[in-house]
Amino acid sequence: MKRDHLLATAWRLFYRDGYRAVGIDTLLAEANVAKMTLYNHYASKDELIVDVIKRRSEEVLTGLREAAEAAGNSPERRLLSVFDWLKDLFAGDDFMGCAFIRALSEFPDTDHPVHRAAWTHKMAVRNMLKGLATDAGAKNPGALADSLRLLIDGALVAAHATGTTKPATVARQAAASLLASARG
Amino acid sequence: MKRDHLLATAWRLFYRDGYRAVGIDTLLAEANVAKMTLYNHYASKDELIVDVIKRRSEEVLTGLREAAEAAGNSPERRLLSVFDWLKDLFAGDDFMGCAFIRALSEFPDTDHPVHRAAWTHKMAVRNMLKGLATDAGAKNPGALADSLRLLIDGALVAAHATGTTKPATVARQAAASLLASARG
DNA sequence: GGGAAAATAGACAAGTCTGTATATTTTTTT
DNA sequence: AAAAAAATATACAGACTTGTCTATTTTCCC
Repeated sequence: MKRDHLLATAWRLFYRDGYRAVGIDTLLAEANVAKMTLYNHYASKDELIVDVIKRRSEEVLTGLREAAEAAGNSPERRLLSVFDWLKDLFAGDDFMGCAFIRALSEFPDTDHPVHRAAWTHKMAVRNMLKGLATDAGAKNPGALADSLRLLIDGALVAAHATGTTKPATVARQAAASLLASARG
Repeated sequence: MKRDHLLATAWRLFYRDGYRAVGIDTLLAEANVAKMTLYNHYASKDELIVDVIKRRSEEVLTGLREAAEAAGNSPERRLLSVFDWLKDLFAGDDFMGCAFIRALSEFPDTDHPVHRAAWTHKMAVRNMLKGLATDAGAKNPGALADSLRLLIDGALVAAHATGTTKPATVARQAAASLLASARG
């Protein structure tokens, strides 16, 4: 109960200001939670961050699945629905970039648990893309998925810095072009 | 003199451990420079970071220009030389991701001077790409440049997390495919 | 060599950071 | 209603943070 509330507040502050920038005292005050409650659930701040990232990953993957669902039966449209989902994400006025890329950046050591958790999410997205690419008839679904992930991550960075949704449109068109080429 | 040495050390530590993670005391001790020397040149740590980023931007742009130069006269090969340069960057054993993307992430507020400086660099790269895309006969060079930048930034993120050069190869092939489509 | 500029050492302020310890109160479960 | 579990308040440790101040020394240029 308290834990969920703490996680929700942690997500909000970490995403707005940065994982390192937000101290636990600030976080606990904002969440109205005692310090020992935090350290009863997590051994360290890093563990809390990892949990925040895992939960956000679930949200994102669910959102992507729903977007594909809503796109209907056309495999091509299902694949491109990822970029429509991105556009909606970018349009949110609280959008501050990709929480996972920011985690990779704030914890640049690739052995760090936070870095690994963030990359685990990116791998999960790639696997989903590979499935969609397979359904869409790509000759080499893995290769297409890899390419599409580059477009997505690039768009996330550009949308953060510019505050516009345009990178989603750019990425969508590039993705459509790559898909056409990948089907021969 | 001292300033250049300070900047070199700052770059090394910031890039290895993160802009926020490295305190100025650590930095000054490593560079063997007195604190007042730092604050005589810069009003704040943020200003130092901005200068580090500007200098790194010069290095990168010069490197990209040289790579295009070395690629010869074929406009297509000149455009794709960007991805060969990327592959060499990824192959370096001190590669820790993109210093600019990491700056955008560590300073997520888009109004922050460090964030702006990092994005200024990304815009400069885009302009260079647009020139190369024009030479390569793209119908809409600006649009192709936008797409290529997504591939590049995505590759930078993936190469950081995986520690491999593969994202450069993936991006290069996708770029070649997009270029072919963009020439009709 | 003399004068200006740059760099130095070292203490200091005032705040922040994560994590621990203790003792008490609230909530839940049986 | 009693026992168990969860959450609380508060203080504390010890280290780290950026930036300022003063006085001294070194370096550079003419």
